[in-house]
Amino acid sequence: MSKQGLPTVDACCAPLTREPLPESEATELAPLFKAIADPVRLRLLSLIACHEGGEACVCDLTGAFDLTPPTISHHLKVLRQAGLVESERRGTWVYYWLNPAVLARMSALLTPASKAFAETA
Amino acid sequence: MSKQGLPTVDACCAPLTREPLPESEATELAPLFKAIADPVRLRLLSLIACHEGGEACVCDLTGAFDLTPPTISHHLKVLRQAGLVESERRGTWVYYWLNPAVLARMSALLTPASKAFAETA
DNA sequence: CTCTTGCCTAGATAAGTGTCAAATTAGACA
DNA sequence: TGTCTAATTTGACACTTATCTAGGCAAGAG
Repeated sequence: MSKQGLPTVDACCAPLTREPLPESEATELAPLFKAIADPVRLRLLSLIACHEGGEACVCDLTGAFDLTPPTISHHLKVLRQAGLVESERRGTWVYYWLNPAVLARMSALLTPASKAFAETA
Repeated sequence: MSKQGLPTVDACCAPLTREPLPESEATELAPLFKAIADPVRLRLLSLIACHEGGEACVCDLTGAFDLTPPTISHHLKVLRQAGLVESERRGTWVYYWLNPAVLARMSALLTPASKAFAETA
């Protein structure tokens, strides 16, 4: 269940500010940011990452929100389909963990050019 | 026109993977990612950043898309309201430039913890 | 087998989003 | 003043999304 067409992470990591982003790459990257463009999903990612062993089962996550289990399940599915997390069933529980390479790619894309960054920081 | 309640960039930069993201911070950060969660807006950001002098007028941008000027204007407004870009009118033209501090904050948030990152990279 | 628990899927609904055409504002210039 | 160009605002539309309730499947306990 943890495998369902993860996006390829081949085109890699030239910051936005270095050269104009090609349309194809923008089309590929936008869904990644859309996946984390929600407070619940941002917190889910963080909760999973910070949980013991770098993974968490759904029952570890639902308690942190005022939302029904199906809604949490929905958000986890969005994260999984974007390739940001992977999951596996172990007995009764389903565990989720981060795919750090995808996060790294997103982070690198947003790295401001050193020149522009120096102007304000 | 370039000033309309830019979000405060006070809470800063602890990566998602370091400690559980507080709800308040998630609520503040999600709109930033939502603003760039669109292929057109990603390319707009990149085009602005890479343009001569780090700024571009709207007429420099519209040609890169198969979209009408009002649509480009709409996307620029979304970026401006999120605080990712600022703008100023100079005579006939309106110029846009990046706010690199906001981009830096977003990038830092997504920086994978070194341990988790080493496992895959 | 039956019951319970953990998680997911399906369907419905209200709210949000991307796009365009039409109308509007702002500045430059004759 | 009048007209042209640049950019935005408004209003409408189709499409997407976040959430819930109801129901279903899988695994373990009895």
